[in-house]
Amino acid sequence: MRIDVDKADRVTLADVAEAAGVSEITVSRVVRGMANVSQVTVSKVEEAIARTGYVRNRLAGAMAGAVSNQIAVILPSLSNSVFADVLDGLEARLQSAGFHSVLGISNYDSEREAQLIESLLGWQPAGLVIAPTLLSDRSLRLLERGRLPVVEVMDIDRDPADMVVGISHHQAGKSMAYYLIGRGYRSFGYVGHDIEGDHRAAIRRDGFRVALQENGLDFETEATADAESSIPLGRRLTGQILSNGAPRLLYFSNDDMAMGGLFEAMSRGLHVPQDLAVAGFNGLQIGQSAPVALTTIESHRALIGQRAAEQLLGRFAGAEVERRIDVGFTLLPGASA
Amino acid sequence: MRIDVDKADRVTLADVAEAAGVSEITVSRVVRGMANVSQVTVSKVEEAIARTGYVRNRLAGAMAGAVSNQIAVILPSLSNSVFADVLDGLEARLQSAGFHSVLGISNYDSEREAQLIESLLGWQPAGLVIAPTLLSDRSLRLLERGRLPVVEVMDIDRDPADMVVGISHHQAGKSMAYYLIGRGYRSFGYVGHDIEGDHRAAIRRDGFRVALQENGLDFETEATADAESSIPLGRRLTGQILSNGAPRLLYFSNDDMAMGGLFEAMSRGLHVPQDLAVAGFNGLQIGQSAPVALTTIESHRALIGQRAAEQLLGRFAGAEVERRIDVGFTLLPGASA
DNA sequence: CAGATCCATGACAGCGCTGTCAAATCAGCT
DNA sequence: AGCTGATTTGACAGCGCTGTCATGGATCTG
Repeated sequence: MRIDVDKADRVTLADVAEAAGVSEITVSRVVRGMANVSQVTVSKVEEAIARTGYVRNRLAGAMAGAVSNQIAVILPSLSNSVFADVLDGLEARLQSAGFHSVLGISNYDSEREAQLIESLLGWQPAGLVIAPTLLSDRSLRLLERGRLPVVEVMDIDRDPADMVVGISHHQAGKSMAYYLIGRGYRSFGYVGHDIEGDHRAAIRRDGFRVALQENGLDFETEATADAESSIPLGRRLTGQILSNGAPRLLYFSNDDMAMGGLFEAMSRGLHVPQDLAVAGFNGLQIGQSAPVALTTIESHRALIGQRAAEQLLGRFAGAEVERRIDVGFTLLPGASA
Repeated sequence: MRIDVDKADRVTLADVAEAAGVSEITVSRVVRGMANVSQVTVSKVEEAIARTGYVRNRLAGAMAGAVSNQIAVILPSLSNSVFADVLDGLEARLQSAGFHSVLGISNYDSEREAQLIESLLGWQPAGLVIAPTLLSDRSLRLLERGRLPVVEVMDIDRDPADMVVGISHHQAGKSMAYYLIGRGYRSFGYVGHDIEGDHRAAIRRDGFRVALQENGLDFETEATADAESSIPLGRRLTGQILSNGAPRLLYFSNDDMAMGGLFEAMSRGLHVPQDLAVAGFNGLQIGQSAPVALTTIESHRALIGQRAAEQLLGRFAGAEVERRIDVGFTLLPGASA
């Protein structure tokens, strides 16, 4: 039954070839836009393609030896807009070069991540982009065996298996602390989300603390919760801290959390930054458009995606590319701290 | 050269079969978890797989007749968190059933959309999910010829080619208007983003207006811009309107725009909703956590993705599924209107 | 214990395409 | 005309896997 349907309906190269009165391989060349076909033949074939309604079968193409135009992409989450931004930048660049991404979401689970790598590798993609959660040994082995270009994205604080594009979250944490100390702040608290899953947030916090300690300071309070970052969580934890004599400034694990802090302060009639100063990380649009613009660090997420794509494209073109790309971050001095 | 590398490195079913002392097809059965293999053989094969480091080649598998586990997904944009949410819900459900999505971003461009459909169809996916921009005739023809389950998502105001999951944006617009009229508002303005690209926003506005007209009312002012929706754009347009005697309530094309309105009002020291009332659409977290919670409509985006996935899975299982699924929306009465 | 039934395993062909190499055609020149 | 080199076209094999059908052995039945 199934076979019948397929046979009857699926238009193959052979069908087009017959319709155009040429050989299969010639049709294949036309379809792939190769140069060594005469104009006359090209138009004959194109006409036949239109007439038969042929749709190229990349499965067979990729199998027969031509490389795939699929790129495997593994991200920890999509509900966090940060990764959506990376994906956006990546897609834009890949798509214009004729590639597609095949997506996997690891949910910050390193076991799941390994499964995804294996499963996606099974499609013989041309490359892999991953925002690693933890990269188990099994994952690393898969990547090495894969013999395909791999770009790790987000943080460059570790050594990559192949290539890496991102920023140093340690430096980002430190920079923010230096800036705030320079502004005269001496009393700090930290508000964070699930540090287990989001190791990059942990690195920022540690960097921030290192800078504080260089100046004989430390966090006076810390409020964290074992949950994904969100505005409500930011509000809740801030409320918690405010109930028992808050520090002068709160450093948040990211902008979502910081917006929660900002909102909580507003709701309580506190003035930001006079009564409570607030700093975040990511440079989300929302923070920059708030009535009190958020002091934060722009992490250039779309650019990271774009650069990751370019690394891959460079490799495909046979170019020698850098192993480590630091896209840098930008401190955005807002009115909140 | 390339061939050599491949030959040397790529582990195939045949290699595993030899290592395990069984036939290829038996290994294939083990890999696919089929029941009709003895326990003894299974362990022998599994051991051989581990030893050789075999990674399944789905390309060849899909080609040989087994169905693909790839689902093509086409969305207009990812920078708009709405579609990221849909994708998130979709992925979650698909992934747990062993499917992957292959992504395409149309940028609200109907020509690009058609190209993407063709290109993605070339991978012989098991199904297609699309948040249509406009679906040109060419696109529709491709979908029909595809003979694969297709789910259109987001709005159910049109007739689907195959299946559709979403809500009625016309009803959403109307419902909000009824609610606000019921609350006593009689003076309305509209603030919107690019209506050309985002036809769903246009449908909501029209629905809203229909309800107004039923009550002998209409928008007193409209401010729109030919740009993607964003918080800054919402602020800017709101500012524009406020400069020349604003209406009592502003209906925004979505929550991003509405947040911009909220922020602009706050910045100007206006009280919401006393001085200016604000209503949006989507039910984004940000709006619900704001100091003045946004009156809006929750559009259950993740649920739409999830249901779309379930439609596909149902079809694959051979079940008879509904052609049209209305996931419904929820009016969230906030403090902003 | 013969015959029927079931289970585990294997042989074989072929999915639709492209890389490789060879053949045919054409143009340009002496 | 006869030759060379470039251009255009084609034949063929094979990518790695799975559907189909066949086989051999174990188990069951009366």
